Amino acid sequence: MITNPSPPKHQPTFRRHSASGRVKLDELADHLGLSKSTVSRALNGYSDISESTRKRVEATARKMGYRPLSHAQAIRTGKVRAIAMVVNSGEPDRHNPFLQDFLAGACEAASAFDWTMTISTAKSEKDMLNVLGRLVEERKADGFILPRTEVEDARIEYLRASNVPFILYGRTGYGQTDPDSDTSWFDISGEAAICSAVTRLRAFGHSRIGFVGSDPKFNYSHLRREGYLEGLKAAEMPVDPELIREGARSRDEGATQARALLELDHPPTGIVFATDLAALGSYSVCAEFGLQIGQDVSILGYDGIPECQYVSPGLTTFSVDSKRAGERLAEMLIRQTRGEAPEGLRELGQAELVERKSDGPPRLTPEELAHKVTQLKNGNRGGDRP
Amino acid sequence: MITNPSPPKHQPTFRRHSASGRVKLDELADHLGLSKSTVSRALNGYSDISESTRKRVEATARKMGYRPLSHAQAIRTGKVRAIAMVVNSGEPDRHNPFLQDFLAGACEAASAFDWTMTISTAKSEKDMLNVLGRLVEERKADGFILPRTEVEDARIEYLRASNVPFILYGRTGYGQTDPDSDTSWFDISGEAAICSAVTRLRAFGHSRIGFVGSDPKFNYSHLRREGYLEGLKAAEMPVDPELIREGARSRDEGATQARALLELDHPPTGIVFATDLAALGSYSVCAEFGLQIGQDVSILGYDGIPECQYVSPGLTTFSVDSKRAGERLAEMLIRQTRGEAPEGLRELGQAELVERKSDGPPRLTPEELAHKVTQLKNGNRGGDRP
DNA sequence: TTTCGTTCCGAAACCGGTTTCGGCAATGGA
DNA sequence: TCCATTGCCGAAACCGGTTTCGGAACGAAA
Repeated sequence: MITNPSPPKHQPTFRRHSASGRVKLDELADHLGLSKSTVSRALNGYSDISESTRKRVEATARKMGYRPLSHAQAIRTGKVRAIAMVVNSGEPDRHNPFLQDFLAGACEAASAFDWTMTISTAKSEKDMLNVLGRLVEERKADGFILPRTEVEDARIEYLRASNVPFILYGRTGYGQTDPDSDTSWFDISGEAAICSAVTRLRAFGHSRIGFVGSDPKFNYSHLRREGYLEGLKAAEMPVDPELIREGARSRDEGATQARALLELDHPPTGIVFATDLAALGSYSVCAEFGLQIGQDVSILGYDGIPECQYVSPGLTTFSVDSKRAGERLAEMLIRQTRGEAPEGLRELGQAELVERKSDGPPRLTPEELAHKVTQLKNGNRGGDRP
Repeated sequence: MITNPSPPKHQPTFRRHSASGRVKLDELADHLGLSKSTVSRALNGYSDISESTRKRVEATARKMGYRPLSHAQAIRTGKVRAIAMVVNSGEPDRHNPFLQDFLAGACEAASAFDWTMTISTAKSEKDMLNVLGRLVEERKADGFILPRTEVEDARIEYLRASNVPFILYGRTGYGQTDPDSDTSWFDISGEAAICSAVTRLRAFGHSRIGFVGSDPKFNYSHLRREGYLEGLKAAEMPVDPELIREGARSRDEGATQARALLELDHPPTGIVFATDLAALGSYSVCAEFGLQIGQDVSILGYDGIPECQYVSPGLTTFSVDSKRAGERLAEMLIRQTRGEAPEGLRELGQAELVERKSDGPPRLTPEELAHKVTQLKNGNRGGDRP
C-alpha cells in the first residue's frame, strides 16, 4: 500500500464482472464512464455518437468480452438474429446425406452475420404446419428456409399470410417466372442438367432415350421433365410418351420404372433419372436382365450422392453443391430480413457433371436390346441356376 | 344507439389483438379482468392462484391463442427453452445419413417439452470451441448435446468450466465408470455388439478373427476394440496383435486395413469392423483378391447405414437407432437443465443385429485363404486381363 | 367483537437490452 | 452580443414477460 504512490481514485463499484460471470451493458457503461444508452447506440452504429467515443466503446467492449444477449435485444427489436428450417422426416428418401453439408453451409453463412440457425423436423404434411406455426408464434426465428418446394406448397401460403420472411430452396409453379409473386429463392437448374444429359446421350449415338421422373408433388420433378423434353427438342428427337415415366421417389420405385422401360418393345438404350437414388435402383434390374450398364444400357443420374462412386460401374451424375446452396440461401434470407426486396434475391446455380462409367456409346440397337431382355427373361424363367 | 337497451358497460380498451397480430400477456389479462401478474403466475403453475382462476386463465389463453415469447421470458428467467448441438463438418465420414434421423428424434423430444433445437457446425477442432463459445455467451441454448465424444474432449472441459449443462452422445475415458465425474450421457454399447460379433463368427466356426478399429481419438473406437477382446476371451480364443488394426476412419482406410489383414501369412477368415464404412471398404479389396464375401471371408460391420443393404452381398451389421438416440439425449438434457442430477441421467442402449449375407461358416482355412490370396495376387500381377 | 392465519390477487420492481426525447455546450451567423 | 444550429450525450420510457411483496377478504379461534 505504502509503496504505491498513486492509488486509483474514483473507482466506483469496480465489479468488472457481475456474479453471473457475464459482462453486461451496465457494467461496460460504467466502466467506460458513459451511460448505457450511449454505449448501446455506439455499438449499434448510431450517427449521433462521436467517432472517438465509438472507437473507445468498441475497443473496451472487445477487451472486456462483452456480448449482448440476443434475446434481451430481441424483446425490444423484435429480431432474434436467427433463421430456421424445418425438414420433413417422413419422406421415403429421408436418408439425405447432404443435410450435413447443407447445414454446414447455412450455419457458416449465418455465423458470418452473427446469426444462428434453429432446426426442427415434421413427421407429416400436417405436422409441418404445426411445427412451423409454433416457431413463428414464439418468434424463434426471423426467417425461414423452405427446402423441397412443392407445386402447391402450404408452407408458402402460411408464411405469406403470417407476413414472415422466407426463402425457397427450389421454385414454385413449375418455375414459370411468376412476376407478381414476391418470393425469393435459390435453386439448381435441374432442367439444364437433364437437358444436357439428353444431349450427351444423343452425342454418344443413342436414338431412344428414356426419362424417369420423381414425385410429381415436388416442383423439381416437373422442371427436370421439361429439361428432358428440351433436350429432345434440341437434339431434334421425337417425343415418345412411352419413354417418360414418373413417380420414382425411392430406389425401389426407380427399379420399377426402369424395368417398365426396359421391357418395352422398343426400349431406350439410355435412361436419364431425375434422382441418383432412382438411378441406382436400375442397377439391380439391369443385373437381373444381364445387361451391362454403360454398354448395353446407359444410365444418368442427378444429385451427386456419394454412393454413386462406389457402385459398379460408377454412376455418371450431375452433382449438386449442397453446402453452397445452404450458404447462399442463408445469406439471401438474412439480407431479406434486413429489408432487401425479395425480387432481387433470386439465384439459379448449375449442377456439375461427374463423368463415370455408367454411360457411353450404345453397343446395342433398341431392337437388339429388346431381344436380349426377353431372351434373358425367358432364360431365367426356365431355370433358376443358369 | 337508442335501439340498444343495454349498451355493454365497462368494456375497457377492447383491443383483443394488438397491432402486431400477436396476443400478449397484457391483452389476455385485461380480457380476463385480471392483472398480468396473476395471469402469468396462473400459467406457470404457482400455488397461490386458485384452481378455478387457473382453469379459467388456461382456457382463455388457449382460446385466444396466447403464446408467450420465449425470448421475453428468457430475459427474466435466464432460460431460452432451447438445446443446441454443434456438429463437426470437417470429418472424413461427414456424409452421415443419420443426422436427419438423429435430429428428428431430438427435435421431436424437444417439441414435446415445447423447447426448440438450435444447430451449428464447426470446421475444425479450434473452430468448434469458437462456435460453442459464441452459443454459450449469447445464451442461445440452455444445454448442449455433444456428439462423438473424444478420449480427450476439449468441449467437455470448456462447458464444465462455463457451468453449462451438457450431455454426451458417447462416453469418455474409455468408458470406465468415472465415479467422481458428473456428466450425463447416452450411448449405444458398441462393445457389446462387437463382442457378440466375435461370438457369432466363432459359432460359425472361424478360428482366426480380425478387428479393424476406427480413429483412436474417438472414444468409441477403444470401446469397440475392447468388445473385440472381450469376445475373444468369451470364446477362449488367443489374442493375436497381428489381427488388430486401427485407424480406419473412411472407406478407403477400411480397404487399406482389410488388405493388410488378408495379406498376412495367417489371415483371418472373419473380420469385424468398427464401422460400416470401413467394412464396405473391404468389398473392393475382396473383389480384387477374388474372394467371395460371406464364404471365403466373413465381414461384419457396425452402424447400420442404409448402403449395407444395397451392396452385394448385403452387409451383416449392428444397426444403431439414431432417432431414438436423439430422443433420449434431448429428453435427458432437458431434464438436466431443469435440475435433475446428471448422475441419474445415463443410459446405455443396444445395437440390433441385422443379418445379411456377408458372413457365414468359413469355406476355407486360414492357410487356404492365404494361398488363394497370394495366388490371385500373382495371377493378377502376371497379366492385367485374366 | 377482536385477533390471527389463510387464501388469493394486484402493484410494482425487475430482467438486459434499445430507442425516444430533451438538454448542454460549442459553434456559426447576424 | 445574442440567437439558432449542430454535435453529442444522459435520463427515462419501453419491450413482454416473471417474481417479489404487501394487502384485502374471509373464516376460524379466542
